[in-house]
Amino acid sequence: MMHIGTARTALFNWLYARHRGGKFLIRVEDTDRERSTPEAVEAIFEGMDWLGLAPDAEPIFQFSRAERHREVVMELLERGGAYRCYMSVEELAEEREKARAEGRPIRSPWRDRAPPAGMNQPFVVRLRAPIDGETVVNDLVKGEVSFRNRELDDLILLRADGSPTYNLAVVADDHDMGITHVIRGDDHLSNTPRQILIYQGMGWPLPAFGHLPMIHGPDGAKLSKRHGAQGVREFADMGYLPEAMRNYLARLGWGHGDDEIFTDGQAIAWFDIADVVGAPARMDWPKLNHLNQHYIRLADDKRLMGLVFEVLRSRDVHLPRDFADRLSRTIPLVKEGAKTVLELADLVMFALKPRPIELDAKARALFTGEVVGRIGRLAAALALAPVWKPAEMADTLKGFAENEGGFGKFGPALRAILAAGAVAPDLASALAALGREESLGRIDDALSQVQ
RNA sequence: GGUCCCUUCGUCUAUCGGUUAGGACACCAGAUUUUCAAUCUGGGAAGAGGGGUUCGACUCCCCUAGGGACUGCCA
Repeated sequence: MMHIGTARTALFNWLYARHRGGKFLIRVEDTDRERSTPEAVEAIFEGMDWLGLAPDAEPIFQFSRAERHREVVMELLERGGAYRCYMSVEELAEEREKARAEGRPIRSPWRDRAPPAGMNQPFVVRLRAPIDGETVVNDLVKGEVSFRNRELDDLILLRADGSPTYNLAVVADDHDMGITHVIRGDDHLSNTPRQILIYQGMGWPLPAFGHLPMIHGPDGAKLSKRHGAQGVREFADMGYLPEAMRNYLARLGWGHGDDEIFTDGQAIAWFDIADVVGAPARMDWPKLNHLNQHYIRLADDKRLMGLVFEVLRSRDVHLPRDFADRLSRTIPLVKEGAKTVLELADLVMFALKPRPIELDAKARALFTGEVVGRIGRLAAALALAPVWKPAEMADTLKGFAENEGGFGKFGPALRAILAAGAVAPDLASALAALGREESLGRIDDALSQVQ
């Protein structure tokens, strides 16, 4: 799964790279073999692809560079910037407990001790972090953040099994890949000084760092399943458009004056890390809906047809043979009111109902003798209508309503007929969407049931 | 416990020492009306608390409170 916070981080990186004319690179940090399954990796690519964030080079898999990472550790060892620590797991646990009680970081006794006599003892390699002074992170978002080195522990670079850890791998990869800007989640801010120490130990130049705040649920707590969604895939399934998602996510933690709705081009032109807000943001579904509605209106009808078709298929809706025609006539007439593609699918249902339509008891109750007469006269009037388009239908209905004493005299009944148990748009649009034959046919169906 | 980050309407944000603190979403009211929407008009709504600095603080500094991250041989 690709978390929504990850998606925004990716978006900001993408926007910034485009803004600066730089490159947007993807690296899969898969050093944890347990967690990074092929499915998990695929989900990330899928999410990026759906969001429309294409990298400028082939993705790099961190695990494949393990040999290089070990090489870096060896060099650091030679330079004296790291040391072998022979603490057992039990000893470590004990030290951790003690350190926490004393409110200090973990210390290894092997930092200043010669290796043990027996050469076969397992060990990890730890960074030899300085004790004095402080390490300053000049963060693009948070500003200058300084840490006293004595508060930093000697983090593990190489595990006992010889595999590199995340913090080491990240630094080595960022350096080798020529990364100039590290823009990542807030949760890495306290790792940064330790990573800087690795850069310094290797004599490597520092990239610029920028730490983005997290995205919380509407209640301010960490975003989780109970908030509706946390993965990009789920947003797609809920009927959100990727361009709406980009616009929404861009506004979460970043702003450009009063601009709310903007194109990718504008976002790229305006985006600057310096303008990113330092505080965490909450997920706001109504606002996402609003943006999505806007982008659905803008969306190409053919594309919406495809999306709606997928939804209908997943719902096992029975589709008439000419469903494509029906969809293409209906979608443009109802898409104004849809906040998601799922809603759009709901709004289109009335046009797919099979004939003969059936009126339920509530609908039948609308057909008093008078109403039956009016619907009959309306059918005759409609049969003469030359053009079945919303504006013309509206005129016809309006003229009819004037003669018959208002819409209230036949509107509800006509609605029941055209909607056939689903939700339908305004009557003129419904008639236009259904077309002459279907509309008149449904009226016949109805009249034969109430007479 | 320790270190670090964060705090403007309900929400996302604008403001970069001097504004009637602006916009958007949401909400409320009205208009429209053939259901539900959509649309249009109008409205209410904010600087966490306390100290400083300053002629003047939302804005700079300190403290407190609240929220969060890290504190893994996870990433």
